[in-house]
Amino acid sequence: MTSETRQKILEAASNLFELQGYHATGLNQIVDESKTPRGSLYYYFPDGKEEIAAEAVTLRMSEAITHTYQLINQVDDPAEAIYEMIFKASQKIIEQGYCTGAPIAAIALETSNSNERIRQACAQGYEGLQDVIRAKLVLSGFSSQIAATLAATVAASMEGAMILSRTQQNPDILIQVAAQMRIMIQTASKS
Amino acid sequence: MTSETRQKILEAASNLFELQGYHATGLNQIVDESKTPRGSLYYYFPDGKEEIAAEAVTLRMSEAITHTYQLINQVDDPAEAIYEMIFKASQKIIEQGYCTGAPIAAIALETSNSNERIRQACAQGYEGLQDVIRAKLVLSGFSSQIAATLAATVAASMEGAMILSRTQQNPDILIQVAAQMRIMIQTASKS
DNA sequence: GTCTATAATAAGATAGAC
DNA sequence: GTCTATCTTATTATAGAC
Repeated sequence: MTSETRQKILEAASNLFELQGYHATGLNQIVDESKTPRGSLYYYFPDGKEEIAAEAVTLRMSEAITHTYQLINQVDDPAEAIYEMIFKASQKIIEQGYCTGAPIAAIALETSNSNERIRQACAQGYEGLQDVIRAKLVLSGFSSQIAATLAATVAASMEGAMILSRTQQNPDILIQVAAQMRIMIQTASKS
Repeated sequence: MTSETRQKILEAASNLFELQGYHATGLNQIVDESKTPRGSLYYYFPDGKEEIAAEAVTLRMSEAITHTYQLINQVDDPAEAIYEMIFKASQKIIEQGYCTGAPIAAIALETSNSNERIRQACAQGYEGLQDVIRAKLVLSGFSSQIAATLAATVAASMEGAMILSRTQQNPDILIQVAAQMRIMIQTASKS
């Protein structure tokens, strides 16, 4: 039942939402970009744009969570693993010419006061991402409470740094944050 | 030259941009909310919405910079000063019912690929905010380079935490980041 | 599953009067 | 400085054919 058309729509939509945000992205543009039949959009997504956005957010964040999980567990030392994760994000943003980064931040901010369904999809995505980081830290011997605080700081600083780097068209902040997160985790007490 | 009508438009616009973002905010809504004459909008802002947004961003960030400067220099110890700054932001977001926070983040993300003028206004605002934090750290004895890295991390983590707290309608991340930034600065080497 | 046509609405922007 | 009216062009969404 995993329709290919449906999947194409979600992928095109999530890319456009990352580049432009929610309200700037029209359904026509999603149809054009996805190269899917015009008549299929409301067939697969009866609730229209709202449903597409909620599903696109969920899809994008589940991909990000899987990717983060694999990346962060390639390296044993948590400080090094998190450093490399953020540093790689800085390299990706450079490659892409500073037009991407923080895939759901725009949509989260644009809809947090106007659309509960989309807001909740964003909130769940953010929570899942934090959980992966926290689990890595717990596995590395940090107490549950300290791991939670460190994970929150890593997730928040990475999200903020992506926005700042993208806006300033400069990877420096992301690179500085990567280095600082490494130091922070290295010097953190484990209990 | 400081027209009151002009000022009212900018204030209403910057509030709406914070709540809804750029593309969801219409010129009619700005006129209504600001309680200014309909015919004045294009008189004061010949370039229309783009000009309003660029000026609103500049206004909002210069206020934020002034506010941050005063707040951060009330307390001598930099770790404590930054802790209180972020903690106060968490209290404000609670008071406001999680509908505000990160005043220009949405507009920055929505326009970073489509409007150079607005993007630059956002970039300058973010830079000014970092400068205030960096200056405080330099004054506290940190080397220029370490102060820059710490300031970048504080600015990024605060921005990210505001977005996450707002999206999750929960102040925890902001409070955890406040606590962690305090530890980070306390334990940072000064050179 | 997919099509076209269109409804219904709202957007940003401009012209010309006063 | 401010007004109204209007142009142009989007938008989301639906109806009905195939």
